[in-house]
Amino acid sequence: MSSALQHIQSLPTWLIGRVASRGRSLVGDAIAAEGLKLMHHAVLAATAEYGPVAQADLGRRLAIDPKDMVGMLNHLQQAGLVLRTPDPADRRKNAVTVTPKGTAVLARCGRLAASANAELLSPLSPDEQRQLMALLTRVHEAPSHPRSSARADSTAPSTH
Amino acid sequence: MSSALQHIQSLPTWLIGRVASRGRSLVGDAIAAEGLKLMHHAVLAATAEYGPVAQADLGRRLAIDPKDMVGMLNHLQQAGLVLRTPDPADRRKNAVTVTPKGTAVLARCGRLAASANAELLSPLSPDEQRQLMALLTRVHEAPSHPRSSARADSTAPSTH
DNA sequence: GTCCTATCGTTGGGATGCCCAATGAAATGG
DNA sequence: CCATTTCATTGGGCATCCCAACGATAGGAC
Repeated sequence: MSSALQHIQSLPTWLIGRVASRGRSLVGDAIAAEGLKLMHHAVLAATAEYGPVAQADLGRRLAIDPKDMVGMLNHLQQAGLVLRTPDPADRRKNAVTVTPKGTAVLARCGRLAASANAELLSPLSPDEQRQLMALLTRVHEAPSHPRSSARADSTAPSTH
Repeated sequence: MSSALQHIQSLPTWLIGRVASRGRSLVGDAIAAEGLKLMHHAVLAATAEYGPVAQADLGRRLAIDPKDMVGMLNHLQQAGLVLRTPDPADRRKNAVTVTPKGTAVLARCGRLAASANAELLSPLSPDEQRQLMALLTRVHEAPSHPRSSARADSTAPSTH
């Protein structure tokens, strides 16, 4: 086993980073036809999904810095895709909603993004694509891993 | 099946991007104890692996911009971890090599990075980790599948 | 009611990663 | 000899991410 992972490019983080970079490139190029950047599309999609939502909520869900969220929403609002309405229940918040135009753009972008994602995973069979997504989901949804790397690894065999 | 991938956060590119981000964070924090950033470590490791190598070669292998490579090698050289020697066979090139100090730092960083990578994949069993790496490798190593196998690319060995 | 603390949107600065372009020096091929 | 290319370097621009503040507002403690 000592030889297989000698290369820095074979380590998990590096490999995942390369695949992620290619995915960003594919999706970004695809939705560029609609005039949106990657993160703008993500914000637009999340806004459409989570109804009227505060900027801070959007930022937490998408792991976007509040500073950058301001600029993105400015851009999206100027393009007429989203609306910022003061929240009567909490006047600190902006209730962000999607305009009809935003919904239309999002529909087209969604198809383009789906196609780009399909191209990214095209080397795999549909079954393998599901396997990959399932494994990544489990890696992603294991947040805490409380105490560090010392012991938690394989001492509890039967769990799965 | 149509509803499962409604969320932007469930799309492959987004999921891979989040996992990649967490991996970068884990590895970066780990090797920060040795005073190296992620990319610095990658450059150092690639230099150690590929013997004396030109900067442009390093950049191509690691997908690093030549502009940034200059700064990284400046930093690594100033820290005494690598050496830039003019290549007698091609005086445009700098033959980058690792110093003994660089080798020592790389050994420690390699262990730290391996531990961080193990923590990233810790939600998966060893077998599942291998499956994930195999799937990602196939996605990564499938270059241009876009236009169906046009043979036009192989017609250009005329460069030399 | 008055404090204290926390959150919200916003603005600022700084570090980094990635893209496009240009330079002078040097190698390569005709 | 000449045209093309590569190399290291420098420059600018844009986007992502981190840290820090600010005024305004909300919520709880008292």
